[in-house]
Parts: sequence; structure tokens; C-alpha cells
Amino acid sequence: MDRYNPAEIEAKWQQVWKQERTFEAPNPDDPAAADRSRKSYVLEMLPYPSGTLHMGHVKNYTMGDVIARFRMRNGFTVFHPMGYDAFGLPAENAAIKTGLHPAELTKINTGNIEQQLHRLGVSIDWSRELATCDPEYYKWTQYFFLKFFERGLAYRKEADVNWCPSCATVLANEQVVQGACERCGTLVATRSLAQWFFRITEYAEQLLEDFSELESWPERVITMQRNWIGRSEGAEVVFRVAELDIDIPVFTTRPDTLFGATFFLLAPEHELVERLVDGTEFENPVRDYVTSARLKPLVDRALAEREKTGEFTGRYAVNPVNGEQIPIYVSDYVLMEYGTGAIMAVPAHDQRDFEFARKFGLDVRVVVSGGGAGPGDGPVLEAALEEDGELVNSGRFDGMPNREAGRVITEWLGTEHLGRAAVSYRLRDWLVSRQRYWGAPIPIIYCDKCGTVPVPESDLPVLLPEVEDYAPRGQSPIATNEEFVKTACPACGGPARRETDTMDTFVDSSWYFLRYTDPHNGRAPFEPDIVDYWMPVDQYIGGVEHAILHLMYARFFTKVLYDLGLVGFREPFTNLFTQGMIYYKGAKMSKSKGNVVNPDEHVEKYGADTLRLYILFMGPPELDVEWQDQGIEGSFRFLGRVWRLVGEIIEKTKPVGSGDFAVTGGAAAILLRKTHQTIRKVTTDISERYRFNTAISAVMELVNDAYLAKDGLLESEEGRGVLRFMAETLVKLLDPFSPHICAELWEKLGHERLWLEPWPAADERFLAHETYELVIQVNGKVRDRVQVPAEAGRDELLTIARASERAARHTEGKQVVKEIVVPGRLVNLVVK
RNA sequence: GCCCGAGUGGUGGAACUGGUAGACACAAGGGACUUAAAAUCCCUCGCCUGCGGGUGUGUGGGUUCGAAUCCCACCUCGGGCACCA
Repeated sequence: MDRYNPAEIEAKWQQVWKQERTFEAPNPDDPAAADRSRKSYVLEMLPYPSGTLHMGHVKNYTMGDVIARFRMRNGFTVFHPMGYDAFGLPAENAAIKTGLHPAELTKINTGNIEQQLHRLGVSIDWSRELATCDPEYYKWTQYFFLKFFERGLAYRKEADVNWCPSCATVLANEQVVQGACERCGTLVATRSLAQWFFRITEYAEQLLEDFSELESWPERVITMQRNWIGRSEGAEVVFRVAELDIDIPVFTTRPDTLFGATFFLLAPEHELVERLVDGTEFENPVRDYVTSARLKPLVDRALAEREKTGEFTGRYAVNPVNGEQIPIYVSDYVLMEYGTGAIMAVPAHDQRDFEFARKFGLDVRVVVSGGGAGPGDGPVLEAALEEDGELVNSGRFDGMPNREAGRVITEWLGTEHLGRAAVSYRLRDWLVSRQRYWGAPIPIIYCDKCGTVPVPESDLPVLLPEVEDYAPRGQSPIATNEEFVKTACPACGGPARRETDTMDTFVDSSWYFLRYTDPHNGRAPFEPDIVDYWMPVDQYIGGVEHAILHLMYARFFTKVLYDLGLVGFREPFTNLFTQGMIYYKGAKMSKSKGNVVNPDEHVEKYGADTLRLYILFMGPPELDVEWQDQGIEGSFRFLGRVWRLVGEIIEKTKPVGSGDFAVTGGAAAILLRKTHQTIRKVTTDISERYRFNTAISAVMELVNDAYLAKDGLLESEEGRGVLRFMAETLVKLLDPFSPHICAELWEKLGHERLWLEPWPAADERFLAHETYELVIQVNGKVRDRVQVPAEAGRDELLTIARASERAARHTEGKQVVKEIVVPGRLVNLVVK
């Protein structure tokens, strides 16, 4: 047989798959009535076409391909589409640099990526390819914006927002990582701007509840989302400013500590601050404080170590549980965005309040005893007491366990109309407007007479206009295009101006998986019957860096579309797999560090089959792994071994039938058993554990065994039959990982289309062993190993163990006090 | 500080529900083939050793006949959150 030539055979089979449209999965004629039990939607996160694919993508798409091909061979109708997250800053920044239009640049990049995916042999249904920057696509992104707007889920408000000075645009909370821009790492600043938001907070509860609908998501992704949403149960309690007849509600998670509230705090942004101090001697210092607090970047305010600051307002609030008058301060550690923007301060049991009290000389009153501290210890405490205990200094609630007291006090406040049980979330609304060019324009028009008017659906898409200069200047570059901005009000026909901000690209990627199901629909984003047929995604695969951002936004979007009656499911991704990253030379691959390994070079040198195999063989897919330059050689050598082994078997043996043959024993039986063991191992490793590395090593073991047994087996008719069966099985098992070489070998074995073959099944009859190696231990240490009949019983095993000379050396002169027999494994003799 | 995840040979990693630690591969060493090299095929490969054995899965304890695996305490690395009342 010829030498293994990956370039030739890979091109050949890629051509066949393209011509025969092997991986296209057409929509059923009647999707509403079609059987959904055999469909499988396998999806990898769509790439961002900033350049070409890197190794992380290769890993992602190869993993998805293994699952897709495996399910296809197991009788599923596999839905495996691909697209491009094509709007966004990198294309725009590159456009500014090169002068090319972002659309042209994106087209070049998506073309490259498509080529790369073809050359990797990924089983994609190319008839459904899409790009989010295509007007046919973003028309519907805008359509959803209007639907959100109609429902009050998209709104505009003036707020202090995160501003990235480098990207010259605002960012959502989720896009700020440790005070810096998630994309470029620049420290974010604060700006007060009128911006568009999606009311994701309305769905906080559902986002938490519906975790129960997910089948298999990594626990840590769920935990990260749960923490991000940050649900807290507690109470809303009303404090009264008697002099001014104002009620101020606060949120607290510790209603049990109400009797320990010795002062009261307002966020600097709180609207009542002005009313409290207006016309008093406290007016000026408080105003100064508020002004300076608002000038501070949000990042600085978030630093927990910062010393507490504040200003007395001169007013007092009445604690509803005991009628006490407590002083009201303004302090910037109280956040306007959380709870009610006002808190009761309990310094004895909250560290932040404690620090404030010590600095301003305010009372500290213990109301929960415990940890050795009693009712009178307030003045001498060195830190807040946060443990549970019994109530003290709390009137008729004294002596009650504090957790129970919290419930009782909340209930009592309810009957007195002074408060109620309440829930608060850390989650903030999703800021979706961006002051940049390369995104979907927000379909809104401002009219002096009619106000904020949505663009009528029939006028969609609002096309992204041409501009002369994309450079960010703090407002969208589109604003410079007067022709675009000036328009007629859809309501009154009068002169009006268009919104010039574009949408966050995470909006685009929040629904792309739905569009795949019906990508050419011009009348609607998708047909409900069709989307309900294919969705939800059965297996989603991507990087863990999207644990909060994309995955939470997509879940939110799906829930809104469900409420709009557009889809019949509430969760988009039933199963999620998050892959680990690929490191190189001890660091994450990045252009700036110059440690990028280019996949194309390796495809050229070794072929896609080798690269795919190696990238999965490197380690467990969910863990981070380090790229080894020499490692890939091993995978290439292995495929060469497979090629020569199967080649020799083709030359020296004849095709066999079903593999259902009798063997008399010896080497033939052993290899036959190994073949069936390998089927079992590879099948469970792919389908149940997603451990591709161990599946591949099992196939390697089979090849090693076959090499050693080959020459002997070629001597007999029986041996040749087993070898031929082994070769065919080997090719079938390796196919999901390295499909080109397998397709070629399958053809050389005298067959036609490997991907139409059913996945092999392990036959129990051939798995049975006649004997096995029994381990004989003395005091838990291995002293001997002997072959024993598989059916040997406990007594028989004990007799064999006692007869072992090697074991006897360690039992001699000692008393056997216990004998442990584990049939199929070992005997342990315990001596004293 | 709080919440996750991970520590196993020179290297990447394997070990199902507690039962032979180091599968598979890389690197290294040896042999066969070859005029030679490459390629290929075969063998060795945790550490110590007097070849009986001893020791070994981040550290220290514990449970057990038996622990990489379970429990407690600690160390190191990676990730997430961090004034959210």
C-alpha cells in the first residue's frame, strides 16, 4: 500500500463531504409532528472572526465534531451548524488601522475561518451558515429590541455607567472584571450618560429557578451565575424622619439585629439627601461630600479596604422596633443601585458599620450574644460579631435564637405595617448601548413632539450607514452621518433624530442558535414549529470565560422569547461542556506574548487528523493543558502505525462477514476480546464521560496488541478473520477523532461510506475471561500474583492464596488473624 | 477575606462505586534492519537496593484488612466574587 499521505486523502474526503452534502440536516416537512427523540443539536460557541482560528477553537470544534459524528453513527439526526459573531470592536479597530471597511475585513476573516474549518474536516451543515453582521440577521436583532421595548424590557435612563476610555464606549457590569475592561484591560471610569438597558433583573428569580431544568452543566458555571445574580433574603423596614414626615425604607438581611441599629445611612445619590439638609447648617458639608463621592470612579468606591467616610445630615430616623432616634449620615459605602440605597447600620454585627461607628464615635450595641460576648460588650468590641447566638438588648425578643428572631420580627413588622419580607439581588440591568460603529443600530427615533418612538417593524432593518471615520470620540461614529441621523418621526411625520448608539455584540450572540434552525426566513426570525423541533441545544460546548456573560444573556433572551410566545422552551442549552484552555510555554497563548501555536502550520505538516487526535489526546477536555511541540509527533506516528497495520491486513486477509464467528482460543481469542473491550471503552468514554484522551489511548492499546499478535495470527484462517474484524473495528472507533484517514481505510477495506455505518457494539460473549490475575496481599502489600480460573469461588481463592510461596515468606511464624477475599481482584491475608 | 478547581515519574497524563499506583504518549537509553542516516519494528524506563526487599500520589494526622480515592488540619498554584447591607 502507498505511504500515508494526509494532504491527499484529507482533500479527497473533504471534497466528497462537500459534494454529497453529507452533514446537512434539512428541516422536517412537518416539524410540529416530527419525532424529536432522535434529533441531536450539537453546538459549539460561534467564533469571533478577528483573524484566524487558534488552537482553542480547534479544540472546541474538534470536540463538538467528535460528539456530532458519534451521535450520527448512533442513529441520531445531528444538527451541527456554524456561524460568525461578526460585529464587534476588533474588526472596527483593525479597520481604523488599515482603512479597510469593517465589513470587508470581516468578510475576509470569515472566509479564512470557513476554509480552516473545512480543512479540519468538521461535520458542519454549511447550508445554515450565518454572520451576525449581515442585515438579514441583525434585522431580527433589531426586531427583538423592539419586542423588548414594547414589553418595557428595554428602557433608557440616565445613570452612572462604566466607561472604558480606551474602547471609548460604555460597558455592562458583566464586562467589567476587577475594575477593568473585560476586553482591553483598561481601568474603567464612571460617566453619567443616558443609556439603553435590558431589564434582566426582572428575570433574576427565573434565571435561578430554571437551573433545575438543566441536565448537565458544570457546577462551577452554575455557582458563578448564582453568585453573580446574588439573591439575598431579608426584610424591607421603614424608618421615619419624624421632623419632615418622610418614610425611608431600607433593605436588610438581618432583621434580627434591628434593635442594634444605632445610626442610619444614605447613599450619596439618594434623592432624599437634598431634602434632609436643605436650608440647614449641614447643607454645605453634605453637598460637598456628595459631589466628591460622585466624582470618584466606581472602581475606587468598590475597594473594601478603603477607610470609611461620611457626613452627618443633622437629621434623625426613628427605629420602628423601639422608637429610638438614630442619626442619619451620608456615606459612599452605601450603594444606590442595591436595595433601597439606604441602610440601617448595626455596628455590633456588621464589620463595615463597625468601622464607620468607631471612626465617628457612634454607639455599638450588642444584640446577639455569642462567641463569648455579652450584652454590655459593645464599647469594647474589636470587630463586629457575625456569629449566630441569642438575642439580647432586644426587648421582648430577648433569649430567642437570632435566626428564628429574624423571622418573627419580620412577621411582626408586617402586622404593624412597618415592613415586610423582601428579596434583593446583586444583578444589575444589562446595559446594551455602545458608542461604537460596528454593531446593530438601535432602532429608535427621537421626536421633539412624540418623544422616544420605535422604528416600525416594516422599516427594519435600520441599516448601518457609511461613515468617513470610525474613530471613537465618545459618541457613536454614526452620529457624524447627518443623512442617517435626520429622519421623519414615524408617529407624526415631523423632523426627528435617530438613536446613533449600536447594540452590545452580546445581544447578537444571545439568539444565533435559534436563527440556525430557520436561517433563510425573510418573514420572521424563525418559524416557531421549526425552532421548537430542533431546540433546545442538546450539547453546547465552549470556553468557561463565557460562564456569566454570554451564557447568562442567552438564557435571559430565551426566557423573554418564551414569554413573548415565540419559542416553547425556557432554557436554550440543556447540556453544557466547558473546555479548558491551551497553554504554551507556561502562559495563555496570545499574540502579545508571542507564544501562539498556529494550527494551519500543523495541518500542513501532519494533517488535520493528526492535529485533531493530538489536541484531544493531550488531556481531559475540561482541564487546561500545555501544548507540547513534540507531542504531536506521537499522534502522527500513531496514525502512520494504524495506516501500515490496516494496510498489511488488507493485503493479507480477506473480508469477513459480521464478526460473529467462533474462535477456538489462544491469541485469536485474546485479540478478539481486546477488540470488544476497546469498543466498550471508547463508547463509554465518548458518550458518558467525554474523556477523549482515554478513548484514544484505548485505541492505541488495541493497535499495540495487534502489532504484537499480527505475525502469528496471519498464519491461520481463524487468526486472519480476527485481524480483519479488528481492523474494521479499529477504523470505526477512530473515525470520530480522525475521520479522513478512517474514511480512506474503510474504502480500502472494500466498503463505501464509513459515516453511514452504525457504531460498533461490544459483544458480551467475547468479553468474558477464562482466567484472571489474582493479587495476593499480606497486610495490604502485594506479595504475589497468580492466574486463577474466572469462576473460582472464595474458598478456592483462599486455598490458592495460602498455597503461595511468596506470600508464605511473609506469613511464616505469624498468626493469620483475618482473611479478606475480593473475587475478581485479590486476597489479603492479615497477620500479626 | 469568601466560594470553587487542581497538586501523581524528567514531561503530558491514567487509575470505574476505597482493592495490583504510573495505562497511553512524549523525552531518554538499548537492540534489530541499513554501507550509513532517516523511517520502521522490538525491548527497558518512579526512586533506593546488599535483588530478599524498602519506599513512593503537595505536607501532617485519622478512618480502614487495604487510601491517589473517604475525614480533619495545613501548604502551593489557578479561577470566580469582593463595602451587595
